[in-house]
Amino acid sequence: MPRAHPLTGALEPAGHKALRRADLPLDTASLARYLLGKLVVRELPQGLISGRIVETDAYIVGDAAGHAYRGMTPRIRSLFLKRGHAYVYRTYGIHYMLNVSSETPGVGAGVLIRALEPREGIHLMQRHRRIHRLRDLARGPGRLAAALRIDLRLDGIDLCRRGPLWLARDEFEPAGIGQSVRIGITRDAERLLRFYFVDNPFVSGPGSLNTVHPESIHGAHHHRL
DNA sequence: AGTGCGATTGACT
DNA sequence: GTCAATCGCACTA
Repeated sequence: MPRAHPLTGALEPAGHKALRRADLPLDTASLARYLLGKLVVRELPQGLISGRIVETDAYIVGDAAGHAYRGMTPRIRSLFLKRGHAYVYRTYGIHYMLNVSSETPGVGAGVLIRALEPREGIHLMQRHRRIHRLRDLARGPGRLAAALRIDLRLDGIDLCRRGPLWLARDEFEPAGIGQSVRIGITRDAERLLRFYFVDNPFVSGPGSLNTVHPESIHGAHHHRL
């Protein structure tokens, strides 16, 4: 049965359970894979938005593509929090990116959430994005953040606790998980640290990346993760 | 104190 | 396919 939203009284579907931090893998690449199929939940005064994670990028320890590669700076402090916290930053002066911190406290690493399959609050996402097409609402990290109205105010919040932004479990049918190089980076670009649901239309990136190539899987044995 | 640039997107040729 | 938008940060000096 629906229950009332604590702020607005708007009806909100019951049943979402926050992820337990103890269940989150410590290892960044494992966390990236683990987060596939989980829900991102956004609570706004206007209502609740949720979507299923279908694509993630891992930015692991010692990763030259990771923001923490050269140590701690004020902007990236959230990356060093206990796993399961939000690291939100802005890129190109325009777009916000949502990451989940990983590893143990004091270690700067995390997982970029790259795409969602919209579930709830689709009309709100359409309003925020000013487009209608379901497939494009949260396909890509910048679009995702825009659809959920994610900005720097959410940087550092605990995603394992109900609040304005949090992560929830979801009963989902096991789907094929693909692995590929990450999108939009130059350093350490050969590492296979992008994870996605194969044949899921809400995944971003060129189609060529989203097919499981046997040679890529073979290549995984030759590339460090 | 000055500056180059980015974990992207959307518009346009 | 190309390219501008847009700005705070991190790096150099």
